[in-house]
Amino acid sequence: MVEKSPQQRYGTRPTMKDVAARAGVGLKTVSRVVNGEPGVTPDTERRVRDAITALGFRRNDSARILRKGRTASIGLVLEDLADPFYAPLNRAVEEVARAHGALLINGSSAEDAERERELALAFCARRVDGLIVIPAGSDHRYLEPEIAAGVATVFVDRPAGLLDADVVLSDSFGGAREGVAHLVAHGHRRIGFLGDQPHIHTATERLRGYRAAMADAGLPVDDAWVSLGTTAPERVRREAERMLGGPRPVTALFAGNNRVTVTVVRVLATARRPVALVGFDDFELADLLSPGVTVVAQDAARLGRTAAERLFRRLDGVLEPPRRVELPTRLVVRGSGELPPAEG
Amino acid sequence: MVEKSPQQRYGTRPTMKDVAARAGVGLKTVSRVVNGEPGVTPDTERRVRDAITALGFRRNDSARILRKGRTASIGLVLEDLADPFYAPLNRAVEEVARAHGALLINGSSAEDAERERELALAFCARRVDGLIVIPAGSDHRYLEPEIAAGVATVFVDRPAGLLDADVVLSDSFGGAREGVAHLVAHGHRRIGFLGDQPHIHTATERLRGYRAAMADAGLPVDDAWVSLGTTAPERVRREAERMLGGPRPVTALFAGNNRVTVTVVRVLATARRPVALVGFDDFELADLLSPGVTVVAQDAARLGRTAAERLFRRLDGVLEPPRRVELPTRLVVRGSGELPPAEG
DNA sequence: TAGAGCCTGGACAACGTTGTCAACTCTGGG
DNA sequence: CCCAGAGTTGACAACGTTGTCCAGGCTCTA
Repeated sequence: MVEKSPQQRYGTRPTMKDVAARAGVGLKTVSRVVNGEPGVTPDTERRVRDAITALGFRRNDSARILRKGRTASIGLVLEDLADPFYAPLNRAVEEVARAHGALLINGSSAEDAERERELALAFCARRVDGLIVIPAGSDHRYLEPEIAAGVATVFVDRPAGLLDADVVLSDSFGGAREGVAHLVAHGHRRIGFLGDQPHIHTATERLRGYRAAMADAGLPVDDAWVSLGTTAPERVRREAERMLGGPRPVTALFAGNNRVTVTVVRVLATARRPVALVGFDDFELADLLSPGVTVVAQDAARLGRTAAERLFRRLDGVLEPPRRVELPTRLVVRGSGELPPAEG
Repeated sequence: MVEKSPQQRYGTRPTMKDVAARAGVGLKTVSRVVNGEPGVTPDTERRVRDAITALGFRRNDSARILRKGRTASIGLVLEDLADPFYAPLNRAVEEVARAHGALLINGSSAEDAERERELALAFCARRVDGLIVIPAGSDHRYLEPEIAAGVATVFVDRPAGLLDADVVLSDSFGGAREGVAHLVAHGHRRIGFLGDQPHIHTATERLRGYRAAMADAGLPVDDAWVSLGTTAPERVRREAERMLGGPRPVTALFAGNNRVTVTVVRVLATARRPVALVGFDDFELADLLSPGVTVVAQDAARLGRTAAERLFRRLDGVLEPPRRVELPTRLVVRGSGELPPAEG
């Protein structure tokens, strides 16, 4: 079906001009057919369509975008495309975008502020209509010119730094507080907290929730029971083993996110005595482990959907001050949080 | 830092022309500064940079792409952004693209041929330099004009339909054969096969591997032991329960992919007697279940990396006939496949 | 001091599309 | 038979960038 005339070099695409020439019509008529605009006789349309098929023409969206100004695409900067927590968020954003006829461009910041910036600005150079960002950095003023220029921007999972913008997050503080309270309710007094790096908003919020729950119960918190840092398995393992050893070992652990929880589960699988565990974030198969892992679940897909919907409402021209939306978490009780503290 | 002159309406971006006017230089000089081209005195450069900052200018990549022809971006069509099997593949492709200075655009086909087509063609309209596709449909001739026009195209995980193109896959046949042989070696004679839909290449390949292993051992295969269809939990559960019941129940199951395996694990968790299981695809925490789930592991990240590298080699101008790369699988023994057949 | 050669800067066209607007054809009524 | 009006069609400019090419000013040498 696709002809290759000698003069049409490999790698050179036919344009509307070529189609017009072949169909014996004007350039604008081709444009009309391609865009389904009215005012073309069926006969002409057929001739144009034949030429399009014969030449293998496809409209060049770059030119179209340049002319029209809108790209019908949005950008999503997240931490890691492969993280099972962000994957559903990503997919949810994609679905909302699709429903609005927009394409999604995304990228992983790898928890690196500079890389987040590069990605976000690259998306802006592509003239995305809107931007959804899961912040890695703590200063987002670099986006000010973009926002001023009309790029709708919504932050998810963590608030923007030094910038007043829409944000959608989970109730990290409340969720952690509830999770830790659950451990307290089952008799635990020495509870460890293993969280993500301290510059990450959710990490400190969850730590705050932990401290609040301990304070609520009138329990002291030993510095040795708290550890923030990377979620690298080696570090988490080392810290967990430290908290579980020594003269005053913890009898329960609260894990600050899904990555940490998984590593802690592995550590506990080889522990001498049962240790209670509650983790932030739900994960697949948590119910099939023995005991099932009690978690503070947040709905990642809903986070993504909410953020994307907010973005498109902005794109539809809704003008209102930036809003902070906080979604509730849900304690899912499965057994690991109900273990009583071993005598120590 | 960003000035808003009255005539600069909200939503209107400054262009190089504006920057040039403000800096009191020519248009091309701005272009030179923005692109780091030589031939600009330090003083002029500084004036231009000041103007850029003051106006909040950002180059419009659509115009740039239109002019240059290359977009420095590639498209990835996969089945589901949120599928834990494809997520690492996605990430691996992203990393390779990043290393080559390219942006990644991706989308979920949701296992729908029409949607796959829409996405792939939308990417082509955006003039991606290359395309990586995990096929959902079985006829990819619609890509012929694009390939002829120079869009490098590599298929992953499943071969293209009716099109001669590069493809990178796992050894589904060999992997399944090895997995089923493992069950046979542990004394199983009645082994069930639960796989994905029959129009999916990997599903039938794995079934073929199952039949080969059974034939190798001289074992008959009862039609009732084989079930292909959607990976929806309800269907898998129903079929698994059917195979486990009746007068001649299976004593072991081979699960055709990660989604199926997970559902089967849930079914077996409530089974009256132990049933052996081997699954295709590794998954997180498989080792922590009891018993640990023996799997035929494939390296999704390596699939993605290999495909992306092949793509960029094509983009670098390597001309050679399309190649089929088959990556080996690895049997990971964890216990669930070693259960002996219960007396029945 | 004049000429050659280099360095810097800018005018202009082109990329492929769409919006504007004017011109053309055809129909039907007066 | 002519004209109004509706329905088609196409010429042209513009979107913002980059490649080409030329002009002007400078330095260096003879």
